[in-house]
Amino acid sequence: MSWDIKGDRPVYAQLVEIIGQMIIKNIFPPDSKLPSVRDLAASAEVNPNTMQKALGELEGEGLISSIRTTGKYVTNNVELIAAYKRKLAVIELGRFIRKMKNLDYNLEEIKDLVDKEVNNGNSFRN
Amino acid sequence: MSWDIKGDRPVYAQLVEIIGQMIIKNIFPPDSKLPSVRDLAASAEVNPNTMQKALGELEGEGLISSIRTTGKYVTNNVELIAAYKRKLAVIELGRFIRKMKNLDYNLEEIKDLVDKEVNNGNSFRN
DNA sequence: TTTATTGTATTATTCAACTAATACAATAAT
DNA sequence: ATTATTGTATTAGTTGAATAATACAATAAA
Repeated sequence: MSWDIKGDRPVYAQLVEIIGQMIIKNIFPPDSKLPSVRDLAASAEVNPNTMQKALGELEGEGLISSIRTTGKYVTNNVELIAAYKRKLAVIELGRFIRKMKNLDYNLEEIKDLVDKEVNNGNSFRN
Repeated sequence: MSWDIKGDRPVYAQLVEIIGQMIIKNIFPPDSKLPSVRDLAASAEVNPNTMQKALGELEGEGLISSIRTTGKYVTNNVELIAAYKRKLAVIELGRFIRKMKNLDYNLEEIKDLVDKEVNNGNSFRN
């Protein structure tokens, strides 16, 4: 996982997304200690305040907790992490279907497009 | 089709999307004359410059052409419109799959989620 | 006890992008 | 010829995010 910050959206929002994915993928496992805000900021090459803002949002979701002078920790509540993953997936799926309907595709056509992508798609991996 | 402008993305970008959809859906049919920039702007309740910027982008795509002092017209090239629709669909599909993979879903799981949504989904319409 | 490291808070500044107001240009309509 | 309507251009203002600098607070580590 690398910090691939684009210029098309707020940096802090992208950090929320990336770190959330890191937790979902167990790159930062449940109950583990995160690097310090300053270290994470240096690693991502962003201002510490920006990183702090992103981590604050994830704390608001309950995925992270802070212990002052000690550090920040990933929640040990694996079900909460799983629920977060599902929540994001539902949002993405809904957004995708809405966009496709706006492009005048019906549900059957959407399903066929996805099936086609999954079958003949250039996916050696997965 | 209504002008449902949100605050989360640039207004002009949303206008490009909406007007593009209107052309794809033949609300603005091929070869038809569009309302004036000022009328469209009033209808969408945006600044004329913002509407002008959006229409300029669609003109860059070739979907619209301008005749000075006369107005703007949808292209008569229906294949170009169809290609535009396909292009946007491919982008959306790619974006969706990428996001889902980032959330640690594999292609099979993605397909299953879409199928499930299409079958039992709350879609009386379509 | 002292020092270093942690999270947190505050304030100001910069910068880019979007929006807005207005003026200009060209020509169809009358 | 005049007027109204069209697209276009220019300039200014507004807004929000990101950065920056700094300070504070708490405690683990030495």
